[in-house]
Amino acid sequence: MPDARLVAPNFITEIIEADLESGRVQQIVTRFPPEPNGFAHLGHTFACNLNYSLAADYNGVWVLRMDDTNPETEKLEYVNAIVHDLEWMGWKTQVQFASDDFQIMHDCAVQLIEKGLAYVESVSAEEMAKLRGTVDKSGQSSPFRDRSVAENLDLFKRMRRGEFLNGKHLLRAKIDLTSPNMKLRDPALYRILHAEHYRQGKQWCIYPLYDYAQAINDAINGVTHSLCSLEFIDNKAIYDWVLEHVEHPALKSRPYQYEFGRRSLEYTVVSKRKLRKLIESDSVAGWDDPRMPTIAAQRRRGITPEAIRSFAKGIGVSRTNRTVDIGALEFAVRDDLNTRSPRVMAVLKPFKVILENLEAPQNLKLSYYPPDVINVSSDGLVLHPNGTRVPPEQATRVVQLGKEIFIEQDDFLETPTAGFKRLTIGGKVRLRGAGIIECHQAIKNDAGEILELRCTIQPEGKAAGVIHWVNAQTGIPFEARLYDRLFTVPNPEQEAKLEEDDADFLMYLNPHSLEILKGIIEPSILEQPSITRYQFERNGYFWQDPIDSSTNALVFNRIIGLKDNWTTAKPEVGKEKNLKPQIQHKLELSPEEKTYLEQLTAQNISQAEAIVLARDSGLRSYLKQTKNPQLSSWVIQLGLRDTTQLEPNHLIAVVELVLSNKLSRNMAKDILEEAMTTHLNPLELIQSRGLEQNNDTSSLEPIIQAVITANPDKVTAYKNGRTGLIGFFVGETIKQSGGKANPQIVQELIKKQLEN
RNA sequence: AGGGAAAUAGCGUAAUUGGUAACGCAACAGCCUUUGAAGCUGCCAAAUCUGAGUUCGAGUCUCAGUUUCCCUUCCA
Repeated sequence: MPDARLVAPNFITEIIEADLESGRVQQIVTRFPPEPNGFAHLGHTFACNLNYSLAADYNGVWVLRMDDTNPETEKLEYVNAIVHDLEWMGWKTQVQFASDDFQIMHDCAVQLIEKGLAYVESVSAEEMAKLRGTVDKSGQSSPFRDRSVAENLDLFKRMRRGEFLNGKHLLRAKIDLTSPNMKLRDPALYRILHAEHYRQGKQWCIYPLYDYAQAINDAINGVTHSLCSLEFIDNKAIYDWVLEHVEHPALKSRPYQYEFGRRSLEYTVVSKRKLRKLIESDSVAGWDDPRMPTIAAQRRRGITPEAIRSFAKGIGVSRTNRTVDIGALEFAVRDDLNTRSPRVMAVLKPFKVILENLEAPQNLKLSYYPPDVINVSSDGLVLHPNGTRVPPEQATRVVQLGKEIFIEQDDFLETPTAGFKRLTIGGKVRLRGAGIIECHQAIKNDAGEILELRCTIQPEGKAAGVIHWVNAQTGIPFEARLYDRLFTVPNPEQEAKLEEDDADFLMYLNPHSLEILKGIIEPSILEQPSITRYQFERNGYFWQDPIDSSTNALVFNRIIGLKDNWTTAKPEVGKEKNLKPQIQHKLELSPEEKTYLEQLTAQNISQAEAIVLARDSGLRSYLKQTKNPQLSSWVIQLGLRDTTQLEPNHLIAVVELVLSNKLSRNMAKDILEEAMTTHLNPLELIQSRGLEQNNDTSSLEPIIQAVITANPDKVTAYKNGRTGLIGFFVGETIKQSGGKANPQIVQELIKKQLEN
């Protein structure tokens, strides 16, 4: 494994490592199976990144497979877009197509029919839904469930030949109509659909459904670990069923499905339906509108694949659906851009300033990067707009200062507020890279609006702050598109659900998600590649819109603003945890169980244990045979139901050793568990291994002493009140004693030691 | 007569598998600063969903409960 892993350890890497170690697989194969019926978005990058990175981390193979089993919605256009987007993300591979394996899937279906495991259903869809039952009512079979194999074979052949209309028949797996898992109530395998497939043309008029296709395709692709989101967890049963009952030389692996929690992002929606609605309602300009969560949109906005990958990596993976703070994305984007974006000056809301004492224009040589960026560079070099890495002194451009300049409207206040660090009348401020200016007059029109500021400039001096500027003569006008969050609330979908009637998520659209400004920018940018991502100092990160911008009509997208600790409104007070009163409900026991419960508690057995015993006759009878109710916790924890697992005498004897301080409790548990699997005499095990507990203070003390002297920092921490560390000391001592030390004695000794 | 999954600082993820509750983001403070950015330093915050049990010791094991999410497409 490479030194820097792409995926932090998680529950999936744990499984993979176990499988690799046990030899279940030699090399892992993961896969990402998008359906080509829409554009890839941030949600996809999370899943794809996981699969890709896992394969990379474990030297495995990553497969990209188009899950194109539904000809009605899928298009070549989407295939191309998805592949293009994923390649842009840095995930490149030979693309596989589910539809290329239709023949294999068909043959396997025939096999299932032959085995009597699939049948042709012929009731209507509505009827079938009725027969399926509900979550708490079991399903019923239709009259067609018991058709003969021959008849099923014939019907399926005719389905394939195109003899029937859409929906007339359906191939179903014969599993279990009464299963509490709805997915297992004879799921559909194949449907009739007279539609042209974008890839297979009119070759097929029957198409496999998701559950069936997914399992077979994964096996064909040699997938070992098939990852999907949580909502498919019930489908796993079909997945396994299919793979257990189908045999075909093309099936290269026995894949297993594992589920991870989805990650949604605050202030966005990703469902295809909702994204389409945004476009149809003209809330955004299209799939690649930079406010959209699609990869195409993020790319157009100027966000880099590195930033998206770092974001995907940063949010990790777990078994819970989670909503991620938008700040996490924003951090990843800024963090990425900070070191790669040359700084230039652009004014978004121009405000005229006359430098009265400036005789002639001056050409200033300004650095593209501030010292901090240079300092954090690993190679001491910085990225020049021309794409090469150069020494910092070479990363400069020339900026002209003239008599007439523009500054940012917000950088001047006639009546300054407290803490204002910019230009005021009579105040001084530094013009970035040019000197100190002092304002002595504001020229107003009749309406009292300020037209321009009259200032004087001096090379050095004290100033309230630093502001950016652009020379009026040489500056170039441009259009600035300032993008902001698309919604006003973090969870527009959830909010919409809370509303009555047909209220929908569109009512939470942020009316200011796009602001268009006419700005002015220093001309140096014209000499550099148009794809350069810049930081406009004090304004944020920008780049030219790849579609709408041209040399004659510059359009810059704001990729993301700078973090602003000055103007941002203080965040709303922390959401309070709603602590609801917890009501303990009476648990339901049969009258018989209740009687047992009473008997057991009468024998001084705790409520929690008594419940277990009352409901488990095996445990109960075993405990009875030990003739000692005090052994209840041993019987329960070891799951002793049968004397063949462990002779009651052995249990009694071992516990006796524990009670007489001759064996530690943990050791006893380990030995008993071992005895249960090996059927060896636990007493002999203890004897032969010399596991008697060490209660001898004098032999324990040196070990304790060693542990204490080896960890002086922890000793002081303990003495400073971190008493939780007692566990560390006890654990270490026991470990070093080979597990034989009496923990109680050890703990007492350590406490005594540490408190002196 | 339902089945399944989950719950750890404001957010996200960890915790040597029963032995120090940690990291990143956010927030806050200080330093630094020719970007109110960045950088550096510090700080706050969890009775690990609740209650009980076992244990010298529980985020981790057992039991009971609570809350949230998923499943009744011939979509995926």
